[in-house]
Amino acid sequence: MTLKDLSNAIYPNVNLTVDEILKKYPPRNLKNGQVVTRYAPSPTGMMHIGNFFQMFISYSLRKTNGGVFFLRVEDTDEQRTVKEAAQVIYQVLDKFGIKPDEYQTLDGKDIGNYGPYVQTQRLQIYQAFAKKLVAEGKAFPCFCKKTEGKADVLEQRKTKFVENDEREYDPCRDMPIDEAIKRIKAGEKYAIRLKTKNIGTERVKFYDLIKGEIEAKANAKDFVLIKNDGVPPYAFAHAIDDTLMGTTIVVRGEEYIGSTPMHIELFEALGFKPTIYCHNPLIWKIGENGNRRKISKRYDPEFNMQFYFQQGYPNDAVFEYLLNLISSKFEKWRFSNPNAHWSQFKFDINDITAVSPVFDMVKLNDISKNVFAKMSATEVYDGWHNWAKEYDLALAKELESNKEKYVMLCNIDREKPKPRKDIYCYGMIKDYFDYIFARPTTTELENGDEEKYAEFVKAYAKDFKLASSKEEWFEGVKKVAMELGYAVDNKSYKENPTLYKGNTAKACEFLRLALTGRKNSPDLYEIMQVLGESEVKHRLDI
RNA sequence: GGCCUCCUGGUCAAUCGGUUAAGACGCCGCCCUUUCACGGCGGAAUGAGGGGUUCGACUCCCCUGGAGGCUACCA
Repeated sequence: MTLKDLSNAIYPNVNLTVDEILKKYPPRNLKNGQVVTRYAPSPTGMMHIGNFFQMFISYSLRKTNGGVFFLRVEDTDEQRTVKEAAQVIYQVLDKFGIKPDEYQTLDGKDIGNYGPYVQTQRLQIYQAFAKKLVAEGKAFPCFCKKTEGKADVLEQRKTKFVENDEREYDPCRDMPIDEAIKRIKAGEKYAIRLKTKNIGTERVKFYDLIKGEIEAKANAKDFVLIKNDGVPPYAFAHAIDDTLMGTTIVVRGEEYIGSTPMHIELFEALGFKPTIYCHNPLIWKIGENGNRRKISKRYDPEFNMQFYFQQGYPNDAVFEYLLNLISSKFEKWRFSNPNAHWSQFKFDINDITAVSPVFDMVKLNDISKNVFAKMSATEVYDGWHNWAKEYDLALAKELESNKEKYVMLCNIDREKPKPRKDIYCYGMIKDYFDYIFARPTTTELENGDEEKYAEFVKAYAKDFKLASSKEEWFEGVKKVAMELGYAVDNKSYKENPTLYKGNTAKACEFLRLALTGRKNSPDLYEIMQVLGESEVKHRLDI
């Protein structure tokens, strides 16, 4: 019995040979400097900010000079894979306008020549490579019981290295070929493990685009290539897929740095050229106790990308914020190109920060305010309306039936050289302008001002007419104020405040309180225009 | 236990051996504005600690500390 016999006994239904496979995946035709990147999510039912961050790095790298960005679904973990979860990923990408060059459609059609782009549809390929490795004596079948959960591993670790034994050889690696074949034929389940060629003293070097050169202990473990259900874990699928699919830069989370030596030995065993890695940092949060912690599903709504849709953040704001985290050069670029679209920013791999950033909502909001400030009134209206159609149907209807009014509302302090910066997501607009939708029931009137307030509102209501210009409106406020004994001239008011009931600012405050219930609102004249004469009269109790 | 990564203001961060250690957000103050804002100007606030190397260290080296990751038939 030979290794060839053993190899034949394994996965007898796999007829594809490695040579045939390699023919099907010819090297890509790339021009100088073009890169192939990919986004390879596990369909767990959600796309979170960390995934998205990584996807965006990958996507941006491709963008610089052509090349290919593809999507590969890594559904090899039965436990974690959620049915229909790929939909969520597609949906998020679609909403953000990210289009992979190659992917598999939801109804199973592969777009691109290097598919299938879903890993569970590639099992024959993985198994064919496994057979080859077994034939070459670089891998072997393992009949051991599966290690269950992490508890076992932790237990092992206590004793594992006491003798300074750096190797972790699997007992099955030296099983006689005859016995292995017999057990396979008998129907025993088996995994395939790599037969590491290392003894634990070797070192490896690899280059990471973000961290630079990294040197580490080489792998000396007979790790699993194919699980006993015939499905490969991450490492084997990664080595094969990213080679066959011609990925030139593998962007993945920095949690993979530690297992890269394993991947390197695997590439070598398979006879593949090693790839270039780009291990991106993770995103953090400041916890309630002031400590850093990983951003989490449970405590941080902004973890899930759906959050940004639900709140109604413009896509551009999210992208600009992420760009801000990815590259420190972006902000500088934004400053010198205030009106350019973010996609014109030249993304350089060398600028990617190596440090895990802390997510800062306040900064996101600031960036988003700037995005809104550049929009026209109709753009804001349309975005708001589209958002409402999905998340607030009643509001959507209201916006439709009074379009002119709401475009006017969206235009307050907008479409001018220095627009107001207040709105940062569509979801906040309704609350922000709640007094537009209904007469306020409470006011922020200060204690002690009640009489003056009532007096002013009454006087203002007396000859009220909706002004047709801001100047006219302001003159109107001043006139009423003056007649009641308010200061017309701010200087004299400041010199002798006790001589007056207040200044024009105070008068405006009263008017604002009457109409909006607040001491703080956008331009009152414009708000009155939006409310319209009859509604203003109503609020002045005319 | 072993291996690896990271460490400049509250946050994002520039510097790639020589600077009064940029800039942005946030915070505070002032100015502009006789509405709310926008805006303008200014301020407080940073090299984890300790050793080296060097004329000179945030930058290079070592140690300590802190944070995180990997060490699964998870990714």
